[in-house]
Amino acid sequence: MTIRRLSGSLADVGRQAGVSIATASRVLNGSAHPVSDATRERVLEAARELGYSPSALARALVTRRSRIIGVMVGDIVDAYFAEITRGVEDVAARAGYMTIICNADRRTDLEIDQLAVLSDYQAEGVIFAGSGFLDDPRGADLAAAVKRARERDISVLALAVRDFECPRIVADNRGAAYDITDYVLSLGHRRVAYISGPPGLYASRDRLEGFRRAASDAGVEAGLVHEGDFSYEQGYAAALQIIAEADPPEAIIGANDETAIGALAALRQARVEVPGRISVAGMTDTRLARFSDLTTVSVPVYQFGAAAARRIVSGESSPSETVLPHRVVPRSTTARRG
Amino acid sequence: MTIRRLSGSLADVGRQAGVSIATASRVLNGSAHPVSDATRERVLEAARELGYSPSALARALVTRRSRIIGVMVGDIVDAYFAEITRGVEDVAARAGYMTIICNADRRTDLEIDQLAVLSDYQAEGVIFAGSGFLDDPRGADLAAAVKRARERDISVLALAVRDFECPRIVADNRGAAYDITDYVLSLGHRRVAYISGPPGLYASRDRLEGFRRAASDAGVEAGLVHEGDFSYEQGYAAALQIIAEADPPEAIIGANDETAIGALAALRQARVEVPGRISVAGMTDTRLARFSDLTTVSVPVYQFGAAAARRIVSGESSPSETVLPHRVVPRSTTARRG
DNA sequence: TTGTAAGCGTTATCAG
DNA sequence: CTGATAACGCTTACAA
Repeated sequence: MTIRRLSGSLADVGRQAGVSIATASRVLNGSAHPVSDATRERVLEAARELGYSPSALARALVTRRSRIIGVMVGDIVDAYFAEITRGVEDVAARAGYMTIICNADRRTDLEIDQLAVLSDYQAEGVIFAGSGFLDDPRGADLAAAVKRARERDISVLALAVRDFECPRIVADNRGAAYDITDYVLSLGHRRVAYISGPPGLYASRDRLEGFRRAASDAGVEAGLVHEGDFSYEQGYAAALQIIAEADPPEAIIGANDETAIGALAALRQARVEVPGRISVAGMTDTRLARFSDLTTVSVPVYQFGAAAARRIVSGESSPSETVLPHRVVPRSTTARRG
Repeated sequence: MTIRRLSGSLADVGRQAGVSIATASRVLNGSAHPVSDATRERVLEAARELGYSPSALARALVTRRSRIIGVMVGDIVDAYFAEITRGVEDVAARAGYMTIICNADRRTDLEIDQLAVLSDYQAEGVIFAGSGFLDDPRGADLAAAVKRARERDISVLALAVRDFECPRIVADNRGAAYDITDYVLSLGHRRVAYISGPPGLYASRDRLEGFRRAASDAGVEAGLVHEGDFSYEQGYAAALQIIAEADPPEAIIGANDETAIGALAALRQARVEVPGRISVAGMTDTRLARFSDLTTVSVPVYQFGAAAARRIVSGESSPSETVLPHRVVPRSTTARRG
């Protein structure tokens, strides 16, 4: 005798109710196929007695709908990605879907591997949360993998600029950077430094462009750029360097909140008053920013995830690009030039 | 004609290589069954040509090993849970497993639902990351659900105190709270306030006990307790209340880092010098704590996740309780009593 | 060393 | 309205 699943199978339910496996199936999944009320009741009763619960695996195999959504993030510990994931999971769970999380540490080769695994599980959708790289050596491979995945009917979505074909739900990075820079300049600051994101990332490039354009539109120096990598540590280090300069700037803008908070910490450590002496601003408005009361530009990160998940569970074919709005959020780390 | 998976099936590979589906299967999964080098080569070649990749679903169905790990967290945006999840995913991915994340917001009913879904997918393991509640009205239901899951051969692990039967990998909450309190007292402070975790949670109770015991062992007032809920906001609010008192304490300890950082923010906002006037300490040492340079007690959260995942992928039957060590991490938010 | 065939637990087609 | 039965794609005795 073979080992039986404790929860039983449709066969068990059918036997117990004295009906065929087909009939049992029909009442237990909301099939449109007609079933008499009497039989229905018996099947339901049998299922209850046996504590029956259908095998999602078997069902997925035959229906080709796995109810699995994959979300590819850089690092789930990063609040930016965590908030996206939360958005995904909230709508996924409500629809009975499972959310698989894959940390790729911004490495394209890992993304390729993880995408393969997700494909093997016939994930219904895969969400790429992070930005892509300019001139990515593995870019073509990833694009090919994505293409195959889509041909297999997996719906792929990107929440940032990516070098492969798929619908996107994105923020206007350039615009967001422009707006926060513009806001800082509107406070009367003329010399503002910028701590960039990781070189090569589209998101970094776009935000930097936004900063530069805002600066030059305002007729101020746009070259005070320090290279960062979205990390707290680089923000900290860059800020230290910045205040050591002969003629330090009046404001610092970080390419993301984490970097800006690193800068903030460095300034406080060095007893440089914020915003008294130097104003600081970040981007994306993650929880960290709220905690630090950091001026930033809010992009609806949670909504990115939720919207992407909604498209997947609803099976809608999406418009190729949706841009979600951002808005400047003034807080206590910036002040009018004293 | 029925729609074919683009990646093909074993049948396709077999046909292409001119061998049976069984042989193809044998070479394509590292089966011990002998296969001649010639055939093996042909199968491999065929698989390559067809871009074949096995269906994880079908495989899971027959082998009863889904290679799925579920992790039940309160909220993935909480750094504590995110770091655990990262630990899980790192070892899971290396072993070809997928990590499913379930946000339960500390609601037992949601945990029950999510566990059911995970069971339907025949998850190989489920990790409960968060603490349980004293006198949980749904506690018995969850315990029953866990029992059924385990009977179905799902290995359940808890990373905190839980009211159901299963192996645990935990920290010594009482000891950790005791040690950080003891450390703060060793700095010469005599009046120290405590901002607790959510009432009813085992973790809250244990940490509070640790605080109280350390206080009374040192012969100082152990009653300066303010109710919190592990949130930044409550830490902030409590700190405001604390400094408004007639005779404010010399130190504040938060039941977790987030609360402590909330308190920190309130103090800074109110221009109370930290640690000059009041020392502040937290617990668990999440990234937030490092960012804020907060004195805290480090518990190896990432390791919790990693260790749990390792047990699941290795299939080892675990010792019923493993306690991972903690250690006090002095940083800049505490100082010797001036 | 290779192949045949019986599942794994569903759904869905097609007859009754 | 109900029931066989053929998939879904794979693994694994059991034979050859």
